[in-house]
Amino acid sequence: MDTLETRELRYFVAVAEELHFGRAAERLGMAQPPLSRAIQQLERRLRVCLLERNRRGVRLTGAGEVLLQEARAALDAAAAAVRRTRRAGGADGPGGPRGRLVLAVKAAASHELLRKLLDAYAAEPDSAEIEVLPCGIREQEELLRDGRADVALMHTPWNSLAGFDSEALAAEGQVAVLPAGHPLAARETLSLAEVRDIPGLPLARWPTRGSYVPGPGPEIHNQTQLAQLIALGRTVAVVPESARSWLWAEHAAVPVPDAPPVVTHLAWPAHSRSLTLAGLVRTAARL
Amino acid sequence: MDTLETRELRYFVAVAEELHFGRAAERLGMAQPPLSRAIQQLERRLRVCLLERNRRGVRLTGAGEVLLQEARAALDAAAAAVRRTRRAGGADGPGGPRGRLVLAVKAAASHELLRKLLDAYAAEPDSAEIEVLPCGIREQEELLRDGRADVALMHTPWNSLAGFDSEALAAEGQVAVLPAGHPLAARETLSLAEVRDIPGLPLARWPTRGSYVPGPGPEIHNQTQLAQLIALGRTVAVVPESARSWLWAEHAAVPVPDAPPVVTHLAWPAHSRSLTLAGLVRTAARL
DNA sequence: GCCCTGTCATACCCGGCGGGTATCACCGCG
DNA sequence: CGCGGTGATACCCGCCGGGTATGACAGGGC
Repeated sequence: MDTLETRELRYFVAVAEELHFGRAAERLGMAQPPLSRAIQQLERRLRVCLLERNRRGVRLTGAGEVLLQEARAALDAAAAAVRRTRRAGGADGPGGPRGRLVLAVKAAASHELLRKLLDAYAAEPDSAEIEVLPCGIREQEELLRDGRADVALMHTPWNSLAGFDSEALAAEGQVAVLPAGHPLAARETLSLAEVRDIPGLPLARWPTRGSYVPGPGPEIHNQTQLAQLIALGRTVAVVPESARSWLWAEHAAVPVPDAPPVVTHLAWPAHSRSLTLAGLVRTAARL
Repeated sequence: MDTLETRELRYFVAVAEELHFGRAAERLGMAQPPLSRAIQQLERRLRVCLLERNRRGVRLTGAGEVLLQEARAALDAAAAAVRRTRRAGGADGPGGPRGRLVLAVKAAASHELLRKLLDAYAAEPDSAEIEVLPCGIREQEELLRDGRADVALMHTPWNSLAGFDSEALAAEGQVAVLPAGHPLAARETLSLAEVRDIPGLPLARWPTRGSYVPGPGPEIHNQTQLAQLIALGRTVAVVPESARSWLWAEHAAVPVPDAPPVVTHLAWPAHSRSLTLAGLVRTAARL
C-alpha cells in the first residue's frame, strides 16, 4: 500500500528516462505490455498521475518529475547497500568493516595533496589498502552515492557537497593559463573580467551537469585537449594553482585574485560508520 | 543478482532489529519459515554471511551491521519517494511541486526566529502554505530523510547536518540557567568548568542518540521538566540565549562565553528540487 | 479518404515464487 | 530425560509478474 519495490522504481525510471514504453521495456529486458501494466498499478497505488500519455509518446507530470528524482536516489541507496555489504563481507570486526577503501578522484586533480594523503595514511598503524579510482568530476558524486566508492576528493565550487560529510583539506587560488607568448602573460595578476574579454582568445567551456553553457569558446572534454588548445593560442582557461604541475613550456600562468578560491575536501556518504574511513579522515585532518 | 527488493530489506531490518526470527516474522505479519528462507536467499545472493545463528538467538556479523545501516537508509529513501510523490500529486507545475511545505522544528526552539521566518515568507508573492510539525530534536533528521518533512530548523552542534543541504540563519551564545536565589546567579559570566562543578547542583543530562551518558544529574525528557527541576534547585543547565523567552521568574540566566555557540540552520534533503522550498530558503537567507 | 505505421492498452495464459502449515533438529534446562 | 523454544526443512498452493496476441487510436503519406 505505501511501500514501493525497487523493481517498480526501476521500471518507472526506465520509462521516465526513455519517455517511451517500448524502448524502456527493451532496456529492461522485458516485453512492453507487462511494463505498461506495472506503471498503471504504480499510479493506482500512489493515487497519482505520473505520465501524460499523448497518442504520440509520453510526458512526465510534475509528480512524475518528483518521483524520478526520488526513485533514482532510492535505487542508488539500494545499490549502495549491496556493494557496501559485499565489501564488508570479507575481513571485519564488530562496529564496521576493516577492508579496502575506494577513493574516487577527478583524474589528475590535487595530485600533490593526494600523494601526501596516501603517504601519511599508509604510515599509520594498521592502515587499510586504498584503491584510487580515477573518474570524471560529475561521476564522483554518483560513485559515492551508489556505493562504488567510499570516499572522494572533491573540489568546491565545482562539486556539490550536498548529501555528504566532508572535511576541508586545502584551499588555493586560481590562475589564468595563457599561451606563453601572449601580451597579458607578463602581467602580475589579471581580473576575471579581463580574462573573459581577451580579444581573440575566448574562455574555454567545460560541461556542467552534462551540458555546456553556450558561448564562443571551445568545448573541453579533457585536460590534454585543453592544454593543447591553450598552447595553440585558441583559448584561455582559469584553473586552480595546483594545475601548474601539468602545464607545458608553451603555457603561462597568471594569478586571478578575484576568482573564487578552490577548496579541496575529503567527502564521504553522510551515514558512513566505517572505522577504516574514520582513520583516513583523521589522517587527512592532520595534514 | 545485484539488486535487492525493498521487501528483502524490510525483512532483514526486522530480523536485525529483533535478533529473533519469530518476533521479526510477527512484526512483519507473516510466518517464521518463509522469513528464514528469505534471509537465507538474501545471504546466498549477496554471498555474504549476515547473521550468526547460535542455538540461542541470533547475532549480527560485521557485514550484517553494514547492511542494517544501508538498508535503513534505502528504506527511508523509498518511503520518501512515496510521500513526496503523493504530495506533489496535487497542484504543481513543471520542474517541481508548488504545494504545501512541512517544516519540522524542535518544539519551542528558536521561537522568535521561526516567527520572523514564517511572517517574512507569508509576505512573499505566491508563497505556499507552511505546516509546522513540532517534534523531538532527533526526530527531525529522520522526518527529513523519509519524506514526512520537507525542511527543518536544526541546531548545531546538537543536530548533525550530514546528508542535508543547509543555510545558516543565526548564531547565539549559551547561558547557564540557575535557580534565581543561587549565589552564582549574580555573576556576570560563568565558565563551562564552573557550571559543571557547582557543588550540590549537578548538570542536567539529556539524551543523545536515544541514550543518556552516565552522570550525577537528572535525566531530562522535556523542557517543562527541566524548568521545574532548575526552579526547585535540583539541577542546572546550559542552553542557548534564546531560551530566555521560556524562563520562569524563579530562574536566572548567566552567560557562558566558552560554551560552543549554537547555530540555527534551515536544512533540507540534499537532492531536493522543489521550487517552493527554494522560495523559503531565499526568504530565510534575507532575514 | 485510404491505409499503413507507430504508439500504448487490453485480454488471456502460464510458471515461478512468495507465503502458509506441519514438522524436524538441536540445545539448554529443570 | 522429557520439555520448551530456537531456527531449518519439506511440501503445497494461489497469486502475480511476465509472455504472446491483439485492439484502439492518432498522424502522415499518397
